[in-house]
Parts: sequence; C-alpha cells; structure tokens
Amino acid sequence: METRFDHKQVEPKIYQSWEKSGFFNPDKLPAKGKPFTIIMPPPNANGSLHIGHALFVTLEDIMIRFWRMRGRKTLWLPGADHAGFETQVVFDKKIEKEGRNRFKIPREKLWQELWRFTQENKKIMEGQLRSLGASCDWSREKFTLDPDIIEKTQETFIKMYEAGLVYRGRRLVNWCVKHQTALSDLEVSYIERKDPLYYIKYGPFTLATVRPETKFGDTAVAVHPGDKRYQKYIGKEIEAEDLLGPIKLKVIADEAVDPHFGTGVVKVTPAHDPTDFEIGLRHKLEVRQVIDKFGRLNEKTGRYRGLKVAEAREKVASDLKERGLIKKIDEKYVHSIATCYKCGSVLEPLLLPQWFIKMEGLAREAIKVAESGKIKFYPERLKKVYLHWLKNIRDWNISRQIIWGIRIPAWHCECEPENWRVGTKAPRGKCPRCRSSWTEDPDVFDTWFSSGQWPFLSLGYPKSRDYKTFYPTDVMETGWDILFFWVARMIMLGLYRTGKIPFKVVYLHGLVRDKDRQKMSKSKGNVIDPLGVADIYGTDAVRMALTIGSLPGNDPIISEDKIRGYRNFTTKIWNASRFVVTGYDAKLKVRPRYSPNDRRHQKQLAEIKKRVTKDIENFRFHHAAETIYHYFWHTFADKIIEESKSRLGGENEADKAAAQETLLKLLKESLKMLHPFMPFVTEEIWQRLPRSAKAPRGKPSLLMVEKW
RNA sequence: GGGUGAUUAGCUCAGGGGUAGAGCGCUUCCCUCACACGGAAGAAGUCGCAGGUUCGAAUCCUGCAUCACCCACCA
Repeated sequence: METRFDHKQVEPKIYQSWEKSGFFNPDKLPAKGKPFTIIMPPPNANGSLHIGHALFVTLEDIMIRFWRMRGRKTLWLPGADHAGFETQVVFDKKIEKEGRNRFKIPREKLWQELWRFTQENKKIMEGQLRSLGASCDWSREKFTLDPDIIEKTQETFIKMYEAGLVYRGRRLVNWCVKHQTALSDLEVSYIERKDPLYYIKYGPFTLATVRPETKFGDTAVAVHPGDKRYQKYIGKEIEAEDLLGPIKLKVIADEAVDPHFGTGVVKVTPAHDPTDFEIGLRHKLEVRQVIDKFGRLNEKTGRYRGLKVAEAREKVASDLKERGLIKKIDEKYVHSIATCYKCGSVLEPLLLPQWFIKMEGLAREAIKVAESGKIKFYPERLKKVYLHWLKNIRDWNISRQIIWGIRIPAWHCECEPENWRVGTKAPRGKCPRCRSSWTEDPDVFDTWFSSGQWPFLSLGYPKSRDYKTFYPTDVMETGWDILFFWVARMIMLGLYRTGKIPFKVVYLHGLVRDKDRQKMSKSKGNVIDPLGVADIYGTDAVRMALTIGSLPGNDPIISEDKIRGYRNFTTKIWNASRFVVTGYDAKLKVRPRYSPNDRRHQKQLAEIKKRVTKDIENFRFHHAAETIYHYFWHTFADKIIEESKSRLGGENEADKAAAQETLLKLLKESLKMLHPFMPFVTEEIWQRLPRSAKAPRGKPSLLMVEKW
C-alpha cells in the first residue's frame, strides 16, 4: 500500500467502479429484501452545488448505503429541478449583466435560452453529485420538465379543477414590481421597518395611516362597531376637503378595526390593502385601483400620476401638510411590511385574477397522517410547526407571470377575459359569442405545484412498475426551511393524487452556517464550496464533518478547521489499515490460538456495531459517526494495534496468527461501519485487503455491497 | 400578538436523575520500526438565573433572563 492516501486520484476511480458495477440500480442488486427508497430533492439546475447540497447528499447516501449493505432493495432516485421562479431570477441577473432585459425577449427565444442554461447546469451538477459520492441510480434520473412530468402535472390541475378544488380568484395578490409576477403567501418575506405614521384629517375625523398615497383609492372610512366615540357617524356619509377636491366617504363599522390603534378610525382602500379588501367584500365597497403593476400611481390620481409609490407618499404628505390636513406625524412607528423574498422590494397588493387552490380539504388529510403517526417527523418538534401551518392554511395562488415553468392548461376568449376553459388543448372552434379563437393562459404554475407531486411523478405514476414497487417511499430528507413550501405540499398532493402518503418519514436537516453562525450566502462571501474543500481534504472528510454536529432540525456549523480534523481521521484510517494489511502474513498456516483479549475485542466491536446500527436506524447519524470515529481511533488504533505489536513480532506462531486474524476481522468490520459515512477511503482499503479475506472465491467484491 | 429552539471547557458542539464529555485550541515531553494530518501526559467548566420534585438535578417541573428563528391581514 502507498504510504499516503491520494484522494484526488482514488475518488474518481472508485466512483467509476461503483457505477460500473450497476449496483446503484436496485434491479441489479441480488437483494431480496423489501425496497428502501429515497427520492432525492432535485437540486436547482441554475448554479453549482453548495455546502447545503453536500449535506443532503451525505445524509441520504448514509441511509442508502447502510440499507443497501443490510440487503434492502435500495433505490435513490436522482433528479434536477428547473426551479421556475428561482431560475428565472438567476437568469434575469445574468442577462441583465449582458445589458439585456427579459421583458424584451420573445417567449419562445427566452424559453430556449433558459432550457440551454439549465441543461448546462444540470450536467455540471451531475458531475458534482458523483464527486460527492452519491450512490444514486442514474438510469432513473428525472428532470422536472420531462414530458411525462409536465403532462401529469397539468392533469392534476385539470382534475382538481373538475373537482372544484381549483378556482379563478379575484383577490389581492402579492405583486413584485421588479419581477412582474405574483407570489404565494409563503414567498412573502416580512421585515420590520420604521415609517412615519401620518394623522390625517378626513372631515370630522382624524385617522392614522402610513400610506397616504393610497388615499385616492379610499372608498370608505371604518370604525369599530362598538366604539362609542363614533356611533353617530356609522352609516352616514362624511365630506372632506382633499387634494383633488372635495370627497364623500361612507362610514362603516367593521370588527377588523382596532379601536385602540391610532384614533380608532381607518381609511379603507380595498384595492391596495389586504385587510381593507376583506372589509370591502363585507360591505360591498367599490374597489378603486390607483397603483399599477409597475408601482406607479395611475390616471385616477390626477397630478400624481406616474409617480412611484415612495415618491408619491412624500409628495402627498407634503401637500397635505401644506393644506393643514396633517394633524401630527409619529416618526417612530415600527411595523412590518411585505417584501419579495428574492429581491427585497416592497410588494404591492394588487387586484389580479389568478388560479387558486382550495387548501382546507387537502390540509385536513395531511393533518391526519401526521397526527396519526403514519408519517413520522425528525425532529419531532417540527411536526407541531407543520400542523400549525396546515391548521391555519390559506388558499394557494399557483399562477406565476413568468415563462419558465409548466404552462397552466387554461384558455380564454377575447370577449370575456374571465371566460375560461380548462384543458391541455384549446377548445374546438371559436368562442360562440365573439367568434374569436381561444387564447392560452400565459402564466405558468408555481414550481412547488409540480414539485409537490415529485415523489409519485418521478416514479412514473400511475402505471409503472417502479411506482408500484417503490411508492410510498421511505424517507424524505430535506431542509427544514422548505417544510411548508415542499414537504407539506408533497403530502397534500400525494394524498390527493395517489391516495397514499408519499413517504413514511420526514427527516429535516438544518441550514449550514459558518463559524459565526451566519447563513452562507454569496453576497456575504462566506460560502464554503463543498467541491473546493473536498478537493483539498477529500470528500470523505467533508462528509464526516457534515455528519458530525448535524442533528435533525439543527443548523450545523462548519469550518475548514473541522474538515481538516476529519481529513486527519482519513489519514488515520489509511495508516492503521496499512499497518494491518502490510503486516499480514498470508503464509502463516498455523491455526490461530485466540486469547481472552481477542475475544473481548470481538465482543466489544459487536457491541459498537449494535449501537451504530441502532443509531442509523433511528436517524441519529451524528451519533453513529462519532461512535465509530472514537472506536476506530482511540480503541482500535491506539490500544488494540499497539497491543498487537509485540505479538506480531513474537515467536509464538499460533498467537501471532490470532493477533493478525483479530486485527483483520476488526478492521473489516470497522471499514463496513465507516463505509456509509466515508465511502471512498474505506472502499479503496477494502480492495487492498489480503486476498483470501476479501474474495474467498476470487470474485471481485465491493465493500459497497458487503453484508452489514 | 402567538410559537419553537438554544444557553455545558477559550471556540464549535454531543450527552442526559447518581462523582462532567468530544473535536479544535492550549501546556509539557517524544520525528519509537502504521501514522507529526502522529503518540504520551496534562491544565481547563459551581452544565444561563431563581425556585420546586427527589435520598440525589447539569439532566425532570415552574418562572425569569438573554440570543436566534418561525408564524400572524399592527391601518
């Protein structure tokens, strides 16, 4: 054996030998055990893998390798995600740098560019997954825009539409002015901000608002029904002087008004505030839109037309002040405002018709399977978070005004924009009324609508053999940050479409942080590139560093020091093994005479193995890894090998044989236990074990498929 | 406004009713025939605070503090 373990040279070679063996594919395994399946969370095909991907690869590969060695028919199905909006954003930035603008590129051309872009990234990503050691079945790899995925996704939508679960909603949506698309409630990021709170005079009232610029859209003034101060006004109309002349507003009473806030009076702007919109519905108020899709005031605002919201706010406030219509300004008012989770710009609530999914019934089923324990959560506390969200769920806006995604299969005619026909093909003929032909909805689905169907769609639902064999899957391993986005939707849509749970266990890992607990992000410049560090210290070291100190739901902290520490462990494994292997005397034919100590070592190892096995079965990977780490270094290497030295050099051949056989046995078992965590170095050593030990009948054998 | 988690050695974290654990760092000695990416020895913590349960609590319970995060239509 070489004196040093050269990971750069060994890793690609080892991966190739695994891949060539075909054992990533469960059909090629001799295993007769029941299936064990993990559907890989498909990484976004819009960039390189980051350390978070390395974490999921490590954890999933540990499970996959472990269960494969235990004889289960093991499938890990890889994939890549077109990642609709996310990719659109990344791509927008890229072409912006080239001085181009997506809104000026024809749909067809833009689509082709995005397609090429994602295909290139996908290819890079596949190579990266390989170098991380992912033992997934590449023959089954899926892309989220594969034709069958598109077809079935649209089918689900149509089915839901026909069942009355999908409707065209006229309500306020979260509109991102920069990205020119609506977002779901989950994609809204609330931030605290200090804004002036203006106390404005409205005829007999003074009322508080942070958005004076929306006053042109006011269609009522509201008070709390029980507020004694304002009883006499309820139901009446008030007249007020205003910037564009006198106005008349109805005074209404609504429970949504907090009598203790401000003066207890609010202006109601149904078109531009979610609460006001609800109030408007209850009181049948006019919805007067005064802000457009670009965040500018429109023609209903007279001389303010064309101003951006922020500019208009200042202008309106100063004009009001000039006319003595502002009573006071509270400069210290802190409130939270809705922003786009991607670009941080303030979202404009806009009234736009979009496709919504009714969530209540779907959620009810998803609650049941968690409460009954049919689906288990690791860590369990996140089940509470999951349940809380589902119990307060709101309808889901699935329309996105981008082009990168799966087209919503719906058609409308010219005469009535809201006269919809749902179906993958345009309705036959022309609209009977206006004689115009049908226009396809330009919108695409929220990516999570299709991702939410990934477990069964990627397995070829409903007819394939794979679906019948591997569904429901065993474990869904992903980050806790997408518990609502993805996990909850997979459970709801899986139950809806297949009638079965999509997986039995949800394991949620944390977000990788740097040593200052900061989230890693490109803008902070604290990103650890997993492939970069793997190149320096070896993939096994990176995997080990990610495993230890990463327990479910907790954010692991990773630093280069830590990785270096496990590189040292890799070296330790190599050297200890080298001692055992090169010192092994195959010509020694004496029957070994085992000492009580030898037996004690064997027993101890069996005990360790039991604990490690149990830990892995219970998703305590960090603990399993630590146990085996500690055993190998401080028991096997420091004690047992040291003890054996005198025996190996001694005259007593039977004792010498016992010593070397014991070492070899302990080493073999240790390598097996280490393999799921550190597959490369263990496999490489396995291939160099004394011949008789590793392949009794001369057959080539891979540690990857050894019996655990 | 609700909710969750964290608080253990200088740092990062395990552990968990019965005389405190690991890695990194630090100190001393050792390039001993697997390994200096190493070995041996060692210093280091009243386990956030205050109560309670218990023969016994860092570990269970209650309250508090600080930090972090999640959820929520605060005009």
